[in-house]
Amino acid sequence: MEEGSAQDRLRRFIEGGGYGVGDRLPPERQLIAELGMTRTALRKGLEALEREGAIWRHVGKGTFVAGVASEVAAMEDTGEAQPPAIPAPLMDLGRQITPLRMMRARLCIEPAIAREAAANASTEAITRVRLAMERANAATSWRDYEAQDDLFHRAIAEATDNPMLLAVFDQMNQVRRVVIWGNLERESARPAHDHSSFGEHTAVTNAIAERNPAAAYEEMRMHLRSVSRRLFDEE
Amino acid sequence: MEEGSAQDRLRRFIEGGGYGVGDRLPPERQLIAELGMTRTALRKGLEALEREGAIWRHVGKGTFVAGVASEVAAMEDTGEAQPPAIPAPLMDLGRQITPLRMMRARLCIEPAIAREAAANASTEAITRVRLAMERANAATSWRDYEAQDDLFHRAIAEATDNPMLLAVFDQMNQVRRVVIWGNLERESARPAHDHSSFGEHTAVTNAIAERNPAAAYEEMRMHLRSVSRRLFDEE
DNA sequence: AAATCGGATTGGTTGCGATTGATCTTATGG
DNA sequence: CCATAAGATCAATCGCAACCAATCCGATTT
Repeated sequence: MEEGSAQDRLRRFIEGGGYGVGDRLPPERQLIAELGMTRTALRKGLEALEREGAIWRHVGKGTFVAGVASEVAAMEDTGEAQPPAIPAPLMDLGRQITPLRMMRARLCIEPAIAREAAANASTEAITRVRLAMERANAATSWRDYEAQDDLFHRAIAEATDNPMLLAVFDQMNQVRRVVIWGNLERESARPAHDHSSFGEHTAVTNAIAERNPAAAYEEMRMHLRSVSRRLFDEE
Repeated sequence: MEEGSAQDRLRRFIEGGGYGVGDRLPPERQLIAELGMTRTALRKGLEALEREGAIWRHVGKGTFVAGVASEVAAMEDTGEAQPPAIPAPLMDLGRQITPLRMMRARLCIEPAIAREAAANASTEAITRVRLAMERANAATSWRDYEAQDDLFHRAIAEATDNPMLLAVFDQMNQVRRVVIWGNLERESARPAHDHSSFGEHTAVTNAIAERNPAAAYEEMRMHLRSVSRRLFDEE
């Protein structure tokens, strides 16, 4: 029979088998038959190949031949196995930015926007903010809440009466949608958003309505920190 | 046969299928036949597209490609939320924004960025900030100073180690170049920028180098207020 | 003409079984 | 005693199908 280490035989099998980047290899239980080796030996070889970045494996999906290193990282993040191929300009940003960085950016910008809103909001703008808040609080599904929450924050950006700040907010928001939220969230298991957001939204809205910039800043910061806590630590 | 992830194939189908904003896509059960993919895979792609705001779906209605026009209609019909508008062309923004609003926006954002920079700057980043500061201080002509000052502020945005914040800064900076500066303007041969900026730049840089976020915030705010005062005479 | 009802359509959700990599247990041999 | 082989088991994923809920459309009724 053929000779060489398990790793070598595997490598020959892959390179000589016409497998290209992204292709899926036969499952382990089939490979041990084709290569005539034991499963432990096979897996030892696979582990070696995985360490050097030649392949990529995942439970329930299979074993895939990997491409460049960066590609591999991207795959691991998204759980998807494909090249980027996103046309839009901001999309690239979305792939570069980690959820944590996104959150830091929001914590950096949005409280300042809330303060500016409190300083400059017209009474109509305040009404719109309050309306958006009520819609967010009235949301039934998680998806709906997410969307309404977006609109609430945007209403605040509008209330600054400053198109530049609104544009900044929109840019950030658009990138946020593309950010790969990795493992966090999306389990859709209704965190029952315990209405801690409810109170926070009201606090922010009231601070703006009372034209209290410092309070608006602080309440928005609290709200975002609470969101951040829900996303990251806490389990 | 076609390749790529479900999301990519879907995107190609929409963009290459002559679907315009607001158009309705075929129902899922038909799409899986046309695209030859599983419903699970299809829905996975649809979810991704929805999250980045490319489409919009609703039970009993169907799946629609998103856009500004359909947004309003959808909003009126269902009262539900939809992806907010795509960032407006920067040129138009430049015409809408008054110099005063631009300045307020800078005062709103840049101190926060400076604070974030102080908290996150690597030693290399600090070096680059210091270098940019020295170049700005060494500028001889007003034009040169303006350009170097831009780079100084951008170096700070870079020092945040957050691509999102850098993108926000760039966007704002881009608009700033287009803003009509009306009367208050540059030709005024800026009398040797009295070196008040010199001290301010140094103060900001030092605060960042000392990793003192609060000081960085305050110094940057002072600097911008000083710039503002010079522009508008009086605040 | 307006209101109401029922079926058809459509996105959303759930449960089951199969596949597959990961891990544990047991047996074998040196 | 240790390493390996062999098998069982676990956990993640996927495909499939049925079912649910919102919507739409047309017929029927009033």
